[in-house]
Amino acid sequence: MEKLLDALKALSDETRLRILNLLFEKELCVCDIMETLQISQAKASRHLIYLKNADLVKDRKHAQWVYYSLAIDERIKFIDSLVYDNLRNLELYQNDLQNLKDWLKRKTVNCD
Amino acid sequence: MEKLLDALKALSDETRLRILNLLFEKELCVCDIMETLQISQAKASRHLIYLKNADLVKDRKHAQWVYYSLAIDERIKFIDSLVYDNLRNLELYQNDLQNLKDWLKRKTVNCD
DNA sequence: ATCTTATATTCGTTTAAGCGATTATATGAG
DNA sequence: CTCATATAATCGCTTAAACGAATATAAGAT
Repeated sequence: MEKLLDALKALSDETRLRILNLLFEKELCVCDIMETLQISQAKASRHLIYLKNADLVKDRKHAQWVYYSLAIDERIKFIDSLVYDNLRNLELYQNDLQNLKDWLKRKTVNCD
Repeated sequence: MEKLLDALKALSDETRLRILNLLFEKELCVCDIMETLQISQAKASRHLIYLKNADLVKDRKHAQWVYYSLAIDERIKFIDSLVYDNLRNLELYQNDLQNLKDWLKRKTVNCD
């Protein structure tokens, strides 16, 4: 499975780790990710597509939105450990989760 | 810990994965690795230094040889899982382990 | 049809990193 | 000291990939 190396390459960038960390919480659309991480739309989109090409996430289109969610199969074990045992000990990724919560709350108030 | 990202970058190259796989067996010198993986001396050395800078391996000098061994601390959980649950299911890495065995046998006969 | 919003793509630039080939350094042997 | 061996470092080249900025596409809304 050549895909293992692709997965590892996808994991070797901080922005993509931050995105994965968020997607371990729930399915999100591109704009949730740009808002939460405070990155440009192009950057969010590009990294999501990179993760998709590595088979780590899948997408689902609904109206004008594209929702991304995890698509981790037998590689789940080590990536799970990476996320829960390593990433989530780090302040950056903890803050990102808090920012996600805040954003989703604001978003609901504003839009629904 | 910024080192987590360095570790992940170190894991995103096939040659370095093959080297790590070998080092999970035992401490090895540079020439063991070049012989086992059939790669150039410069290539083996460069990648070992990359792994060392990422704190995944440590070295120990003895006479004209440099021995490399694992130096994986709290990151061990996910890297362990990566190696044992993923890498070692792949033919390439299984073959490398067999080649290591064969090389170490030949080496003993020739040199000691 | 027009306008807005969400997402993807392209362009041009910059940087990291891989490679083979070669050279430098250091240790030990004779 | 000289030579051989083990390892590291350097050079020049090539490729992957990250970035911001700008543009394209596609779906709704009016």
